[in-house]
Amino acid sequence: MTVYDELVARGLIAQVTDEEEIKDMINNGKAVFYIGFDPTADSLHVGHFMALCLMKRLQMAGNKPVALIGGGTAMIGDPSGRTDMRQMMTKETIAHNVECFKKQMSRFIDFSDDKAILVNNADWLLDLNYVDVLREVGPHFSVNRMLTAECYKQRMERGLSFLEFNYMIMQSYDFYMLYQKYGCNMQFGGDDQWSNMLGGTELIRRKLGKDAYAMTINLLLNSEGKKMGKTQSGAVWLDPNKTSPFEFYQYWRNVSDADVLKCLKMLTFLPLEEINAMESWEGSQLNEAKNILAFELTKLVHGEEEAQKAKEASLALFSTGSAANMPTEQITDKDFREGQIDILQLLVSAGLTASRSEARRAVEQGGVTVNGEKVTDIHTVYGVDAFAEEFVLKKGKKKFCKIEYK
RNA sequence: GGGUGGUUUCCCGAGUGGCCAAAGGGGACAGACUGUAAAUCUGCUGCACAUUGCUUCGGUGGUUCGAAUCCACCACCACCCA
Repeated sequence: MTVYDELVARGLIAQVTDEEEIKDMINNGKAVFYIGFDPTADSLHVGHFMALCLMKRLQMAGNKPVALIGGGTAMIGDPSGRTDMRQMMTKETIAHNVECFKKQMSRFIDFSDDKAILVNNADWLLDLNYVDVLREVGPHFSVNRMLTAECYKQRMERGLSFLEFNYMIMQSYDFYMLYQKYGCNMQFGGDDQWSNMLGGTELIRRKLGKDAYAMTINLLLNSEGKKMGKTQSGAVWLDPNKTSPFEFYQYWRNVSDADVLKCLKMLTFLPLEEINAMESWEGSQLNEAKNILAFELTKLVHGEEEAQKAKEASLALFSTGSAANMPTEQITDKDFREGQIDILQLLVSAGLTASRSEARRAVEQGGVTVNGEKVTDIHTVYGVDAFAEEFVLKKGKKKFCKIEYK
């Protein structure tokens, strides 16, 4: 199976500018392609991960990836798919995020021996002269056309600042630059980037009279049409300090039935035959597919050892009960008052609840367990000696941790 | 620059002087049922030394015994006119 066919079979491809041409190029390793990542946070998330996987797949097929970090475009803020205006980020924040991105990316993509290139568009965007740029690329953009672009539509009702309106031009300029500097002839990205990407191919055609191509991959949506990789407390991060391997594992272990196969296809490198064989699985059998999904992804992102630990911790919680790889929280003398700590403070100190009020509700509603025994009295207190032995605190069905006293 | 409308708790949104920690919905959380799924039902959803106290309704100041509600100024947003 060719790379292109595999991408199609995995449900990754959303839109392409010229299917035949793109197919030929990527199947035969002739593409120099770029994917842009705006450093809007200090860690990559699942959406970026998909793009990185795509890079890897194409790199394995002999194509050359250019990873573009948008240190310059992040100064503008992409309005695509947003209903509200982005908060402007300070230059310091952006610089910090760029560094974080670089570190994380090099774990996924091999940049050695010129097998891939890492660039930052701040290097060329920041020194541009306003009037020069206007004269150079301005004539090639029709405001009328831009306004009808899908990515601005939502914003036409709620307001779009001139700053953000320029984002498409900056991204187009990137493509134009990369084409000239590295012979980069393709741009890939999430489907929400389609109009921005077309801006680039158009600019290259008009300025250089050359063809460049664009291809988007489907956004990872769940069966309800919402973006996956988000939790109530924000994105699912790839940085283990922001989303622990255990939480990461649990996120995927908990996807709904309807989404498991799609996730396996789009996010893992498991052979398609293997995934297709799971199509016939039903009911609780799907839990096995979820285990596989969670393990594979955790392995890809955090390494095999961490994946194994996360898996064991999950087993411990939901089946066996061994506390070996359980998440651990430490409490110190500061948490104690007169040698004692009450159940509410314990929940807060362990980070299982945000406040004593929340902890109180959890206890009152019967959601708190210590070493398997339900705690019913909010006034329950523990002395220091209680922590000499194993102490497992659990709130609800899925949140738990081992408490250690230091 | 001028005019009009708006800014409420995680989100949407009610509230136009005391009965307001603030209706209703969504989401989140907890319980039941289950398969760590979905659907459904119940509870719950500012904080705390918890039948009470404290802090919230864009910001600051004022009127009043009492302000989310009235007044002044400021900030931001939307629409219309220029």
